[in-house]
Amino acid sequence: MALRVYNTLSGSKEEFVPITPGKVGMYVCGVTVYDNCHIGHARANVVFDMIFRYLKASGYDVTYVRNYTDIDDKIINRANRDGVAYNEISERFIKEFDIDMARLMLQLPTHQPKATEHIGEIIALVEKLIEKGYAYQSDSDVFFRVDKFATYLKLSKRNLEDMQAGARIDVDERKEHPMDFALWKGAKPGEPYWESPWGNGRPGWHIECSAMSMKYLGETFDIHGGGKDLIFPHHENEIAQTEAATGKPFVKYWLHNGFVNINAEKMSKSLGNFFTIKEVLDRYDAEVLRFFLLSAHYRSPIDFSDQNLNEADQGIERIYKALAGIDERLAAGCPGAAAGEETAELEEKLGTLAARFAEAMDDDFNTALALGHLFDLVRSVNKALPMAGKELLERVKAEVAGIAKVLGVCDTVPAEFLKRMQERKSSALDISVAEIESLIEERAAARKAKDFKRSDEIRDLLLSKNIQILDSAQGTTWKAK
RNA sequence: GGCGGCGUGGCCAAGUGGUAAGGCAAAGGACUGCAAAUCCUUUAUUCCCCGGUUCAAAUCCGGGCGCCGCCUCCA
Repeated sequence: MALRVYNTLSGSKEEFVPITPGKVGMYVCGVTVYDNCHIGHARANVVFDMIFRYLKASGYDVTYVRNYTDIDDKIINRANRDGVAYNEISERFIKEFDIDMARLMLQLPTHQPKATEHIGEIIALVEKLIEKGYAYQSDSDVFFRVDKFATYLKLSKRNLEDMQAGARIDVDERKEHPMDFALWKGAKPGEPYWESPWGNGRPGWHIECSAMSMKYLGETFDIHGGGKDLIFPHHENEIAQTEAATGKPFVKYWLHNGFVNINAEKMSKSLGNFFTIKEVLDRYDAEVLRFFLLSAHYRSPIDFSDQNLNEADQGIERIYKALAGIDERLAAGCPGAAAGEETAELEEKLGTLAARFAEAMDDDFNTALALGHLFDLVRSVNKALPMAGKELLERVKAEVAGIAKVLGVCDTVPAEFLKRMQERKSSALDISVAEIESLIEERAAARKAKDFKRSDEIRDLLLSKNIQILDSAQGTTWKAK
């Protein structure tokens, strides 16, 4: 039972063998901080958070680095538009990013470096590339010489000729080859800049990741991740720069997550069909969103829609209801505990859960299958609950907690989660709690008087307002649907 | 045009050679004054289509159709 991961570089699943036994170095491309993040960013970050958690749970000592790209054309454009300094924009959206990630229950990476705090390392790397003949200055820009790097495009598996045939970009006369890319960009008047041997300027987009990943993880490290859209050009260029400079392999395993789609089309800024994390969290619980994102394999596209989010909501509530049932029974002292067919089934499911979970996760982080196993357990729990004893229920809780910690879902106290969902749904009702409760009292009186016509009228009236009546031996409660 | 991916029940989604997980939804039953929740049962002889390989294919090979992504910044 060993972890296998899909490596974009080889195009196949490979056994995960870290460079240094017991340790993992992982770098994930963060965001360019020029605006609020959308659900696509949420997916990438949740996915790699899950991977980070699972590697740790598997016993690895993980160094996880996720950068902030805090200097870039988009940041400058936004700053000009808003009439503020570039760093006002970057600092603001770093804060917003941190808030969003915290709401999505992400664990903090080991390091979160910023490009602007590594200008020295970037300049040194560019100088080394010039020295080795892999880069050249042209005006106040520095470009990477792609045809000098023999294995260029090995990650995206293309060739230079085809790329140029399909190229839609204007040819820059200052480049030796149309595909050469910028390592350093000279500053135009009014732009932010740092001093360099090539004049005042700023780093190109790709070089920062090479400089920062090497600084924190060494010249060769285990895992580099990001969205599929970064394969070309970003990751391809990172490989070229870094391997040209060091002469060593850059990264052992390249992992890429699939897109979030809207109506089967990629969510993106340019298409304008995106939802920000903040917008979505106004309408859905963060844990529901996380659950939704983990309900498909991380490499598959996932379709964002109200229906799919509502299904995720129903699904996670099913799990929490079972867990809440366990807590209630434990609090009541497990009356009438007895072994039977049902508890035997639960024992059996429980005994294999950890192994089935590990097997799913070891197969390229198959969270969809892992969640399936959790639902499987839930069914057995519900069945056995009326007769289950304390020891068995405590074990269920412990096993589920272990899984919840890795996935970052179902990790809340069940009663609190369900209450939170109720509050969220209740706040959307167009009827006050006082009105609901008075109607319920009236219904109780009608029921007592066997006036079922009236009691049913009240129930249907409430139902029409999305309120479900729940009768039990302890009395009547209600919930928002 | 080049490269890559996908097509599994009403919907979502696992499953890469051994005879279709799981969730949502729906229907019937138990429970209930009636409901809801929960439990039980049912819902793909079949995995886009057509060929082929094999004792055996959703899974491999060939062809076709459809959808998507990358090739420009993008998670």
